[in-house]
Amino acid sequence: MLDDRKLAVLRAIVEDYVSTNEPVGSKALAERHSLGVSPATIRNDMVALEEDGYIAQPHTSAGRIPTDKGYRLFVDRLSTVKPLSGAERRAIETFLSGAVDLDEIVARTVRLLAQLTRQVAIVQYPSLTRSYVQHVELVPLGPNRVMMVLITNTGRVEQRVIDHLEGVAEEGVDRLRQVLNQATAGQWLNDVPAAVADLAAQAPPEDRQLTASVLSVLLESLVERHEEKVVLGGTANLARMGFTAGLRDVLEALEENVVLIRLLGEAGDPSMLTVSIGAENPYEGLRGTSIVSAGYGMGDQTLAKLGVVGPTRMDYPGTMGAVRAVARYISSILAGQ
Amino acid sequence: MLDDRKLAVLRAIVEDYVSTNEPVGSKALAERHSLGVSPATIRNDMVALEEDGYIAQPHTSAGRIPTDKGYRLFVDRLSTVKPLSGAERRAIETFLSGAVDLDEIVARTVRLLAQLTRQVAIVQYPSLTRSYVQHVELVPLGPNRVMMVLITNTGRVEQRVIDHLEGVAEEGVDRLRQVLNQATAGQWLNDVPAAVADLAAQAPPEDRQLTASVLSVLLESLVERHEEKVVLGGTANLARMGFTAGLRDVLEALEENVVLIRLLGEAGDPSMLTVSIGAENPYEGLRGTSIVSAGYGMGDQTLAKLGVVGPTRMDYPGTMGAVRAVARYISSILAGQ
DNA sequence: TCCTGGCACTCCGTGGTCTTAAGTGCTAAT
DNA sequence: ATTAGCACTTAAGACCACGGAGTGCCAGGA
Repeated sequence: MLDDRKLAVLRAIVEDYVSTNEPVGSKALAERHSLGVSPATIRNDMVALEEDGYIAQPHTSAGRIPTDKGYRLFVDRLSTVKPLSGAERRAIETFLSGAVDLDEIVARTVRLLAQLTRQVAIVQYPSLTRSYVQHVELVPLGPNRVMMVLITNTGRVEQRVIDHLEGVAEEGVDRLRQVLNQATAGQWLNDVPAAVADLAAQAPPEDRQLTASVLSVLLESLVERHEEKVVLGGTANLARMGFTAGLRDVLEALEENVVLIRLLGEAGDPSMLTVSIGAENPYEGLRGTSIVSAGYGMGDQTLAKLGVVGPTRMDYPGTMGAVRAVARYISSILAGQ
Repeated sequence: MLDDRKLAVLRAIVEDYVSTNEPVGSKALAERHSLGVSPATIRNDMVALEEDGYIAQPHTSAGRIPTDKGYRLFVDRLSTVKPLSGAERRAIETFLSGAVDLDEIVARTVRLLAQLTRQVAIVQYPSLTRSYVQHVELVPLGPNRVMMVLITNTGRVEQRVIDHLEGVAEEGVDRLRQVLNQATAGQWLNDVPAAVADLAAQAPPEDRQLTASVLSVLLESLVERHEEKVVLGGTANLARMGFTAGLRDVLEALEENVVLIRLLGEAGDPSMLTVSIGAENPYEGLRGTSIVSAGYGMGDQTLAKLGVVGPTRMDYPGTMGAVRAVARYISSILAGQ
């Protein structure tokens, strides 16, 4: 049904349409690509492709443009991820070297991705649930306030203030800190609740109130922050890519962290690329956009995802190459430090 | 030169243009506002206003629109800040109550401002330099790594990892922690460098390397983070307000933190409003925008600024009211907790 | 059986002309 | 100092004609 030449035609249509942003006709196609056949033949193939829903024409007597289904086929079978150029590789290194903490790594990554792909970049913070406790610190802030700082092996820090305590004793805090670290250090965050379950009961009476308060805040910070943090960059690029209509909706969707996280999708293997095209993604406002995302992490463990969102009419091979390269590089940095 | 009626005409022009987004002509003006004179008279006043540069016409035979200078006069002399409605006040309270830490306060504030003004909101994190040290914590992360956490009275937390140390001893860290807190607790961040100047020299030989490393990182974190953190929200609103052209430039400018901070301007008294109109602000891409900003802080001390950016053609009284109200409310929250 | 050249048809975009509506500036009268 | 009246300007919309790009289809050729 779809012989090789039809596929070649589809590929050519996608490539031309992506670069010119105009419906592509049979004649132009025959000229620009060496398909070895006449425009008339191409036209015949086109009607076949159109019947199968891979391409469409905006109106009679216009050229064809790929449909979501067409892009899907292109991505799955007709294209290969384009490796980055040397200059681009160097750009990644210079851009990301010298980042001191996790915040800065994430911030730079988002800029880098946006610049590399000239699209909107999204980077998710490494997930809490996939990491383990490095250290829990308690800091007395005053007679009835204590600050809890949770540090994970991925370098992430969560802080909370516990308020309305009565009579916080320096020694009580010291005791609790020790007990807490003994119980949780090295534990996966998932396992922390179980690990601290009976600490409150075991605590000496004078520490009981403090212990209970701190534990409840600790547990809360584990659950609540499951709504994870995401950073966005390169929105200015939206304006470039003929996004005049519906831009409002896109911007709106991009402001919702929940949406962004769902867009990045379920975590797969690190550096495995996911592409979601047009209406495949679940949000109204993003009907005209595609998302290319990849996981990153430490070693073979996926901690979070990153990606870009651009128009369905995007340079998939190039974008996929950039996303994959950045994900890999970040993973190597995280593993290294 | 500018009698009362001419001012009234200017005010009417600004108000009409802001609400309709179309050049306003003499006839419409005479109908919609009860100025008590005929269109012809208004026309005469208009040429006077135009000669003085307060209004302009896009082309012959079009209505007039205010110039930057016209808006400036309007803001300075012809308008009063509009207090919020009861519903809006309630919205502020419900929106901001229940924020647990500084991050959340800032995040919610930015959303609130964007929603209230239907424009782009900017909120700056409370400045480091205006606060004092609450506590410095050191956490050994491994044989040659230590994490430093700096906590300020405004609830802000800065963390840094110090790497490539050799042979970190638990007791050394304990000693340094104690010394450090003794020297810095309660100090203004500005004064910290002086306060720790000779700690390294005084340290026992075995702690010297550690002390020096930690101090250098501490000082660095004070200086470097002077490029302060800013949060942005409501960019989707850009699309609504006829910003089709130049939107690219605006988005680009808004992505640069440095730009945002400079836009917010120098800190004045808390809750003092600053308005920067059109070409008054220093950035090319923001020629068509105005910025309304105010300081906020604890008591009468300004810790940071917040504001909104919208088209020069904006509802100044309403926007100013919202910005002022939010700034005050945040200040009261910060002072209270 | 598959490819190709030719041809009639469709539709969009462009540019021209015309008309209308809104608004101005000027002048003369109040 | 204000107003009414009038001639003038301009943008925006409607309409039309036309050229170009592209299509679908058919008949002839490898």
